Amino acid sequence: MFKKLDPLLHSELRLAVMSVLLGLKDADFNYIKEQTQATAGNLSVQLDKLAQAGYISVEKGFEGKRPKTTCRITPAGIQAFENYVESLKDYIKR
Amino acid sequence: MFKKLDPLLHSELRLAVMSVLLGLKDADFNYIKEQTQATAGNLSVQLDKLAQAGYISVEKGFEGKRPKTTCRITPAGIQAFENYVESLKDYIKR
DNA sequence: TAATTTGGTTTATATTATAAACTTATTTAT
DNA sequence: ATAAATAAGTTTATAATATAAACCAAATTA
Repeated sequence: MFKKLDPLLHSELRLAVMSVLLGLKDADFNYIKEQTQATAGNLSVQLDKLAQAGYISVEKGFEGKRPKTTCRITPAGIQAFENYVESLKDYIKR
Repeated sequence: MFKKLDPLLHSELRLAVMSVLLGLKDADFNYIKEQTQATAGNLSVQLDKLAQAGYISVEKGFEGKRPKTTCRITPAGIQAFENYVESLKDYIKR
């Protein structure tokens, strides 16, 4: 009846991050931070979890002399997101 | 951008409970337990939280000599559910 | 009358989310 | 030149949540 919801995506901030990344080729740490209104600490932790799961890739580089972290959703991430949305329908269909 | 998701509803089991109750006039503890595949302990706790929030009403009575707990979604619960679904759209629109 | 089942509740534990504190390097001001 | 402020994160400590295991009381069955 109710499909299990992927616990990695069933989190307000991680879902928002995925939502931001879905629309874009990539996005840097601070852009995601602004869009999601997250604190840096929380965002850092949640990005790690998404990266561990292989749902996003995280590239740490530099822009000029400043560090710059760029994130990108992976094919596995897109698939997981789609599965999550599909599962959610069991719960919210009227 | 991303509306805050009601933390009471952003829970797999509580959302499933609300989903079950939305379709029905009322439902007893064990019916909800079957539908959601929850353990009794977990269900008991989550029903309490939904009742505390005023999203459901819980009536403890008897059927013959056996205790029987009947739950019903309240108007506030219906409204909260609808708001939750509306907020979710920010996150899952493609 | 002893064991089992029903219908739950309470409590303990594991997991998660979050913010606060911290680190390292870079600018800016003095 | 150096002190203060800012940027870009990370680590750690705490609070909140979810969950299952243990428990309880009454009823039923063996």
